[in-house]
Amino acid sequence: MNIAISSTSEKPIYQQLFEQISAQILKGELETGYCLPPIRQAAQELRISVITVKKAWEDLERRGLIHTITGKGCFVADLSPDQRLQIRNEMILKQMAGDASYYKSFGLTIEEAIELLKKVYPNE
Amino acid sequence: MNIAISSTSEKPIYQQLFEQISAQILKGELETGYCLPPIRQAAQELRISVITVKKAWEDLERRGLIHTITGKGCFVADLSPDQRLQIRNEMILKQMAGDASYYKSFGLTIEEAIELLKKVYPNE
Amino acid sequence: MNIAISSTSEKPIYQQLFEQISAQILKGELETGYCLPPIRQAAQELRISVITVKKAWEDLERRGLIHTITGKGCFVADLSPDQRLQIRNEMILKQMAGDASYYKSFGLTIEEAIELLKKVYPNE
Amino acid sequence: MNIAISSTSEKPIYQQLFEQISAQILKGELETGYCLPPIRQAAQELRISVITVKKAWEDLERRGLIHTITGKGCFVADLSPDQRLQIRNEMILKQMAGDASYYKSFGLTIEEAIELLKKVYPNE
DNA sequence: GTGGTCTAGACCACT
DNA sequence: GTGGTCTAGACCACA
Repeated sequence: MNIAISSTSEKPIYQQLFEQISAQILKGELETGYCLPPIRQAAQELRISVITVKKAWEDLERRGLIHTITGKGCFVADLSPDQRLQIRNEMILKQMAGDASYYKSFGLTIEEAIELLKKVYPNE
Repeated sequence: MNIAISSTSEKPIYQQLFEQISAQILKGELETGYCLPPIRQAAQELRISVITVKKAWEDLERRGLIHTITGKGCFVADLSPDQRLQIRNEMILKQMAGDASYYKSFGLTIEEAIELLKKVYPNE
Repeated sequence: MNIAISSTSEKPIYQQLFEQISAQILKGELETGYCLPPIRQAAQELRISVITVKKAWEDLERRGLIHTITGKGCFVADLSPDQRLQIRNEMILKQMAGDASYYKSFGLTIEEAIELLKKVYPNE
Repeated sequence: MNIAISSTSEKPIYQQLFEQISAQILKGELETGYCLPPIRQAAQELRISVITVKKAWEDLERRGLIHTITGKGCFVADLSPDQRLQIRNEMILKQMAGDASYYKSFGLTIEEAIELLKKVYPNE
């Protein structure tokens, strides 16, 4: 687990968790069958509440990225690279559609939006 | 006033108001000196609480987009096209920085991000 | 009448009027017996409401700086230079006491306060 | 919390709160990371409305003096003594500029103003 | 338990 | 009739 939680961020902690783990799974960094740490351990390591971890894990399961086996733990789901790519694009596009319409509402052309996006895009 | 409030949106109502009116001012649709509707009237038209409208108006004033004269009303601030453009870009960049880091966390390169953005960008 | 009204100031207009005319009387710029313009005329010249002017005139009379003769107009009161100085100091000290306790509450020593006051004091 | 609210003061309650807590933070009386009382508790202790407290807290956060973590509480921000001094001077100077121009409008020279300020400045 | 949002409604200052 | 302040009280998201 390589997670960075920011308590000052405006994003809820459970969502930060969800997004970071989703990203790691969809990028293939966490392999199929990999066992996530038990929620109590994760909570302790990240110094957050068990409830918060649980909520993130539930969201991951709902999205089909992990599956829980009661009494055993939570495992990364068996997804082909194609499936991973598809889910990733679904998640990104859903977010991006909202972002784009926001930019548009301020009168930005697609060219202006690209221009600004290049400015702020994080480097490798 | 040409405002669309969505009560199902995840965004708070006052923020929707703020964003839509900001956009209209920064696009020049609302001219310098234009008098916004009184908060009570706006509240009635939009069927929301006076306080919610007031909160949006306060944010607009704090951002320098309008100025309030007690007993008279709220007026669109005197901004040059350059100033409007600058404020617009500040607001957009702040939002876009968060968006971009989200895309990046899923492994998107800037090129991929631009590609997808073109796909979802609302037409003229 | 040499008055500058700012509608963007946070100070109420009637108070701006009161302060500026008080200052002119107490500095001796408006001499004893000088006849203030009728409220309707003043309101028209300054482009403010008659009620607002009336309120300022009332405050001036209450403070003993002018006296109204019904049907004739408002006249600068008969004050000796000493009296003017005394009233000025009363007004200034009352204001300054509040200001000073504010500075003090932020931990400023008198020396620091003087230092900063020199920085911001308007030039001749 | 060591706060004194005056309901007879001309200053709004939320502003009194803001000023007193700002002062305490900037003087270093409230240390970095100190957890302010929950708004509901503060409201009860001070016998004012929750909303009034919240408004003061929001202003503090906007000024960078505290940061709010939803579900946890509001904490004094991490500021170096230098930063505290700078913010203090910014706040004081902003206030003092208005005060000074008031004194000036009554014909006080900077020397006279300093003289009077010494007279009224609260003792240690 | 925390803060975040929204509501209805009152009273006051200013114009 | 304008905005400014304050009130009591509700419901929700988050931890």
